[in-house]
Amino acid sequence: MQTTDKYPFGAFIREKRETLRMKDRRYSLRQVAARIGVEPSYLSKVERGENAPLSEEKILALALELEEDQDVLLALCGKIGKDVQAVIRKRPHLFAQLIRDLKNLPDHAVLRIIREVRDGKW
Amino acid sequence: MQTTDKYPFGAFIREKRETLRMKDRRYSLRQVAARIGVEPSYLSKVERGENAPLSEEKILALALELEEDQDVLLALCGKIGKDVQAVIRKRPHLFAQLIRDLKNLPDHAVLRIIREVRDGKW
DNA sequence: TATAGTGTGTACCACATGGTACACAAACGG
DNA sequence: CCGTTTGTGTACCATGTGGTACACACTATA
Repeated sequence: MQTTDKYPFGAFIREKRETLRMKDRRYSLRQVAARIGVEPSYLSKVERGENAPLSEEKILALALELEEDQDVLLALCGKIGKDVQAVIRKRPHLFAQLIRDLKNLPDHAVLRIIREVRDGKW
Repeated sequence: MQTTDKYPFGAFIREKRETLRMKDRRYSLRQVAARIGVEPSYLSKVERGENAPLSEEKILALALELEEDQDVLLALCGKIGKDVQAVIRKRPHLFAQLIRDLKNLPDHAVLRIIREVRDGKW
């Protein structure tokens, strides 16, 4: 499962990269590939959606390059950050239950929980 | 990453299986293997922690067999249920933030959130 | 008009995942 | 005592993951 087929990961990052490139020619495929540490031909396959999976490490680096949200890019690749996974695996039943219960809750309600947790209300 | 090395998955299920077997001889390794749909030799390797990964499907079946919590057994194998993953991937930033914020919250506080969500307080 | 940089095609690779198939010796049950 | 059942050892396999290496043709640029 490489892409969440709602929006192909490859097309998404290609578009973003080319947008950035209009202002700054350092955003060529080759140069970005070099900065995130893969071969240009491989990033090319990634951007064309040719079932070329990127490791979490490279995806995070790419998110920094393209100024995109790391969790969103990971999700577009069908992945979830290892740090988040670790949190869940430490208390699997608790978190699995919570997440299933939050499945259909609207964004604003989840955001309210986040705010209250941060405010130390718990 | 096959086991969360805090408690080896293999040893855990072997112990549970042998406990069940004292009351009911249908819990031999071979018969359990047959019921969850793997070869006995493979389940043997699993139980001895020989880096023999089980698919999510088999882990869930095994949890039913052994009357163990599915999320816990998955976690012991370093995995997270696909249903839970799907929930996160649909709103990656939102849920990643929430989970990171809940990382150090004690169980009872998380349970309180779960209860309030279920009560429709949100 | 050289030359540097660009995206892509092709070939190849190592390791992980998730198993099957079968033989074998020991133990167990009737 | 004999057949069945048991756990395990060994060999093998397909597919997925996450890439590298290099040649090629086009394009921009100086």
